[in-house]
Amino acid sequence: MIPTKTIERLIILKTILQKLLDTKTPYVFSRELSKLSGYSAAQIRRDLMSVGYAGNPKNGYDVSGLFTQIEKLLQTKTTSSMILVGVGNLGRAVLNHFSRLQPNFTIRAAFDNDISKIDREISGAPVYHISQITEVLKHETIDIGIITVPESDAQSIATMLVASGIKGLINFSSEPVHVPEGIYLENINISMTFKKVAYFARMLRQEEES
Amino acid sequence: MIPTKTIERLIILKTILQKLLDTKTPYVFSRELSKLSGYSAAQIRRDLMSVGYAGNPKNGYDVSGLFTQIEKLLQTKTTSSMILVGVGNLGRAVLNHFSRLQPNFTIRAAFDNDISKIDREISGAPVYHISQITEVLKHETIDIGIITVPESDAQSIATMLVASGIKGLINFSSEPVHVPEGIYLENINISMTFKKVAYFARMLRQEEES
DNA sequence: TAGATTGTTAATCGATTAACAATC
DNA sequence: TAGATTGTTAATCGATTAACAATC
Repeated sequence: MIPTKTIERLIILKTILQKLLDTKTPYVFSRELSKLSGYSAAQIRRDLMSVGYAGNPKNGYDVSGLFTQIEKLLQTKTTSSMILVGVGNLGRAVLNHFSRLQPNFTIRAAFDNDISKIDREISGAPVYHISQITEVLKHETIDIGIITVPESDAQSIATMLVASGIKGLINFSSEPVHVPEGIYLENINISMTFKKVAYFARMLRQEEES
Repeated sequence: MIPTKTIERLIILKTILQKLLDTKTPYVFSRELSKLSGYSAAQIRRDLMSVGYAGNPKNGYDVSGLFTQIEKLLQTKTTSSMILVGVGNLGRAVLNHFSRLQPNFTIRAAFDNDISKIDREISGAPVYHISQITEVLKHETIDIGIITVPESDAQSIATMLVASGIKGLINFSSEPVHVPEGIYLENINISMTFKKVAYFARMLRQEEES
């Protein structure tokens, strides 16, 4: 199993290689990739070991070949189907983002507990009541669940989604969610992030002033 | 300097202690905090060493006292002033979120390069043209800069904000941004996160099927 | 007192970096 | 060939966990 951190970097490196492809750069050294990405050259070479694509000491890496191999590993061409729970501000921003910009991600359905929001379409996705989650998911195989509820019921929704067979979850709520082994969960706690940045910004200002 | 990971956990623990305060729970053991947070009890005790608030073997930790001490450490009562660059969907969602829910964060100004968006107020923040960033920041001390531009100019904006004296940055764009020492930067790359979750969800499904 | 938990140090684990023989 | 870079192993660094004497 390739570590999470390596996958993260490979995703970024792939976008960098895409730019190099656009400018018709045929070869690239790990040192150049380091400059472009901010990762160390040693780390890039180590990450590329997981990809199984060899460069050579003369030219470095073949941009096109490496790109293709990373794409194969990440399977970025495969479409992921998703559902979203919580059609508030953030939920709508996410829906909107994906309906426009992300060809390989499709949102199949959205859910909300506000009855006035259901039976509509938002950014191309039908909106159902939260009580219908299990019912709707019976008929479809969904890869990823997105939780954008405002508060407090994130865990119960996560539990439902896991029970329905979803293997990947992204939780944008401020309540950290826990899932059993065998489920990949990403907690994006924006409130926590802001508090963290506020803390370190203060520390750094104080450091500078002294 | 307290490590980032510890600060993250203290922020979460503080919200858990808040709930315990609400239910008038006077004392709590590290084992109970572990159950509530998902962190190990050993890790919680280690984190609390940084806080400098001692529990005791008989009752555990005094909820109210520990809460107050963490609040003091994190300075969560101090208001942070922020500016936001890029008034698109995500930018508006963030503005909206903070104007409603976060009393200790105020957005002082927003910036966009679309002229039709300027000279208005969005969620209580005046919107200026991007070219005015340096000018506006001359008159105000801003703690945190939020970058929600759609693409490609995130780095140049980050560089401007750093030059204006901002010490904390949150970059929501899909372009990773680099800053010098002495600046705290959080890259929240939502596109990357979705690709990562898609990858691991696929891996986990394949594992299960075999 | 006996039993459980704390605060803290030592051991372990995992990830990053340094080093270098093999290679072009 | 000489010089630079690769792929990979060893060394280092940092964070988490285990262990346990001190404590209530």
